[in-house]
Amino acid sequence: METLDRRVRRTRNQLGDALRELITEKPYEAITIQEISDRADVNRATFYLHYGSKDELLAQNLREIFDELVIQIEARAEGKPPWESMVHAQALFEHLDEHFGLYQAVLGQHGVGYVMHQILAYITTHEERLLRDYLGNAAAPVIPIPILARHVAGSIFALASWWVENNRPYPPETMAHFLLQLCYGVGTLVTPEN
Amino acid sequence: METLDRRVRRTRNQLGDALRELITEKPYEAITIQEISDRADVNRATFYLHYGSKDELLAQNLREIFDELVIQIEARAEGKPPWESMVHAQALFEHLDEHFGLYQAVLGQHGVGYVMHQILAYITTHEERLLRDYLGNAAAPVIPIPILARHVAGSIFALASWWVENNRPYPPETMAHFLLQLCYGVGTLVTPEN
DNA sequence: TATTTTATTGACAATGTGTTATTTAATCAA
DNA sequence: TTGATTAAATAACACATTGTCAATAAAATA
Repeated sequence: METLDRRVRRTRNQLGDALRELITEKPYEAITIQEISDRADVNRATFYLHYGSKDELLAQNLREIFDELVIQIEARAEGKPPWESMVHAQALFEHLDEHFGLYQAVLGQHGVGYVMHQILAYITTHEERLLRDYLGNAAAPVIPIPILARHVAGSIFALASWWVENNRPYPPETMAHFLLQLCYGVGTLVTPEN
Repeated sequence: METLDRRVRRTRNQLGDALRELITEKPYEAITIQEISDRADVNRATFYLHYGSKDELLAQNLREIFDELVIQIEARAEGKPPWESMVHAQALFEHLDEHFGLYQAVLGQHGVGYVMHQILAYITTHEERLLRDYLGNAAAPVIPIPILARHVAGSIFALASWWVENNRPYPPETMAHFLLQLCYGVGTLVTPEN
């Protein structure tokens, strides 16, 4: 699977680099395949040899850096319940920090709708799995798990985009602290005292 | 300001109707000005007599229905603190219900990035104002107000889009109940016991 | 009814898309 | 290192969409 022609790797890397560069300079919507190809120093027809569209190129790039994050998280979290593990959240904000320009582009003012949607959906699925794992077969919560998961995902998404958009006003550790405080900190959220 | 030529009102209404129709049939990105004009039974050049772009037409339509919501909320809420007022949240979900197709289009799988961003930003501002009003000059909260506001806004946004995307699985009252439970229900959120 | 405003029509250049056939160049395996 | 294979460059193509414009027809208002 990794036995690709050196030229292919080169071209794809150049195209990815070009997109990641351009996306920090102008809204994603305004970027043309011609521009990406020019910046990558590759013929436009060559682009179509590798990707069917701009979206496909972006999707692959996002998938790659997303995989990095998942590995980071899995490496750090050791089966702790989510409300005890600071590391999930911290890894997230360090990840955002590392790919700052890219996330600013896809989550910010000229954000990419389907990417926002996908990210929110992904976090929701992730949180739902965590919640099911750790709530397990305890008494059914007052609030349905899918809604609980979506609530947490919404908060994560919102704080993440806020942080990126406002030029990282707090360090990742602090943001992680806020996030856990808000979503799990009070402890009663999962089984409300009402 | 409301003294517009009858033809102008007619044309703009037709264009708005056409867009709202089309947006339920295909992704917003895929809709052309030609299509909107055809559906509105108006010449394409006429479109440009009223709007500079597709986005401008959408923006105006959203602003109009958004104003409806604000009026609804203000009419119902009587200075109650946000965590006591069920009506804010309920008005929101009834509003989503009323303009279901439109919100499905702008918040869903093929959502419109800048609209999502704007909505989240708007809710954040709204929540921040509410929080400042009602927390007032009490002791400074552990979590900065902008972050608190963004957290609540994120939850509202996430539950709203989830509800629309999943074809309104609960009635508006129930969703409002969940939302208030999650964001204000436990009461300790504003001044965590930690 | 006369005047003003709006809408229609058909055309235009400009830009971007997606594809193709041909030529040139790089890579890989023997 | 050579020869076969694969990829990239090039130039051209039809097509769609955009934004604009001038001339004409139609409608509304005073």
